[in-house]
Amino acid sequence: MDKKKKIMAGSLLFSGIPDAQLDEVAAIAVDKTCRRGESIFFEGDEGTGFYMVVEGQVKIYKMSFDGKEQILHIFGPGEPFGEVPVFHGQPFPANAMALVNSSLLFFPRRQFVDLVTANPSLALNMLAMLSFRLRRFAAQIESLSLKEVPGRLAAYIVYLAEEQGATERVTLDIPKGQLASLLGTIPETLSRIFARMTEEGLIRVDGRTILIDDFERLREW
Amino acid sequence: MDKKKKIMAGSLLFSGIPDAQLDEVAAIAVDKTCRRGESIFFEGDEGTGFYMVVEGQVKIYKMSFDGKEQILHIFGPGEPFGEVPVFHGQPFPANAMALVNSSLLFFPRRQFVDLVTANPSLALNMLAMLSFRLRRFAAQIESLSLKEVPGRLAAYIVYLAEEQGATERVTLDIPKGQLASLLGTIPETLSRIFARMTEEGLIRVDGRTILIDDFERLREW
DNA sequence: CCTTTCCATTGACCTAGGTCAAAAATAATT
DNA sequence: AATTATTTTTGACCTAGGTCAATGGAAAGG
Repeated sequence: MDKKKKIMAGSLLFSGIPDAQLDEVAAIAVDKTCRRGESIFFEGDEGTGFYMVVEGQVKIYKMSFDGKEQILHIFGPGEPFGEVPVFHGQPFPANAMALVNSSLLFFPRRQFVDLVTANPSLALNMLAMLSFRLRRFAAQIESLSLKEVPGRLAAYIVYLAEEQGATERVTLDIPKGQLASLLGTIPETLSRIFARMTEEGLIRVDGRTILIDDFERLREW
Repeated sequence: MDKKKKIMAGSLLFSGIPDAQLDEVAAIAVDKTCRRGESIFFEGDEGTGFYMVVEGQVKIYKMSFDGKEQILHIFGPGEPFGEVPVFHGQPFPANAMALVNSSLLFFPRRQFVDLVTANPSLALNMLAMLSFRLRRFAAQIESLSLKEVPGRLAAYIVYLAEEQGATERVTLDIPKGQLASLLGTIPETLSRIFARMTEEGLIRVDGRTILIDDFERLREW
């Protein structure tokens, strides 16, 4: 697959960009692959550019001094990540690691900023991208601070259901341990809550498949 | 004070913008004042534009169904807020309220987007602004999820100390109840932690003044 | 197929911090 | 100053959920 194809495939960042400029974007993009568990960058690293997931899955996460992890985002195909240092000129604020073998594109900072400067629709797309992130972060903070773990899990299942267009059955796209970290808890607690929700007739869990028995009650949580 | 002066005063968003364009920005800005406790917008409202604090203090916050509040940001002079819907075209993700009598500028969406489109440095400044926000949100999520309340308070005091350029004595810029909400806790807990930190010889608290007795230990938390 | 490793679940226990209630202190208003 | 309203502090209590430890399953590598 050539870079231009990778760039266009399902990426909101480059949607509506004139074809000529897509060529310029493709010209500065650098292919990169990484295997499951491989680190892409660390918090504090200098940000020389940002990435986009072409195929695979990448987590952005923070670690506490005593080793607990909090996942900030999980990005899939078409989603860019690591843009913050590009525009703010500071080191990466978090770590990035591939959850599965992944294929990425890397965009060098300097050259990308030049493209953004010359191309208003690219700038607006990037502004929309960052705005969307801010919205998601706000929801995550609300979730962590104002909801208890069952509420956060319920919200996540509802989110998955909407994303997968099904109110009957959803599939977890990440291991349960990672889900715990995304929800700001630990695997033991998550496991207990899955069990409790099952007892209460809300869901049934089989591996990574969740059968939703009472979507409404889940949504109202 | 004329609008152009208000726009320039200490605002990172408009720094380095050619004078001619500042006039254009000033031309679309609308003056607005609001008194202490007044709501500026609510979560779910359509975003017809964004604001900048000229004077005063504004909080951006979320409410839980049972009335608990989580503050996301507190913005002071020179800081813009409410930009997310401008670029993402969705309703406001949170509520905004003036903490004290405040003077604001309002920038209508459509017209501001036109300016951004025509002016690359304005676009880059806005990108830097949003990037900075993302960084702060990441820190807040880390704080909520990976630190306990004393650690969050310590981090906040250190942050204030840096902002105020003093390691001996800082002044809280908000009431303690609001600080509790910013740190994701409640006034009772915050009060107890202030008391404990005082017992342990870290700080002394007198109203909104905090004397720092052991800056290093506070920082290492 | 077997072994090793990783992941998920379950139980016993404990603590950070939230809830409820009341007093004390500070600020705002008449 | 006196009154009212708002913040802050303190005490008694309780629970969500984290820690530690052990076991059961599933997946990966030989």
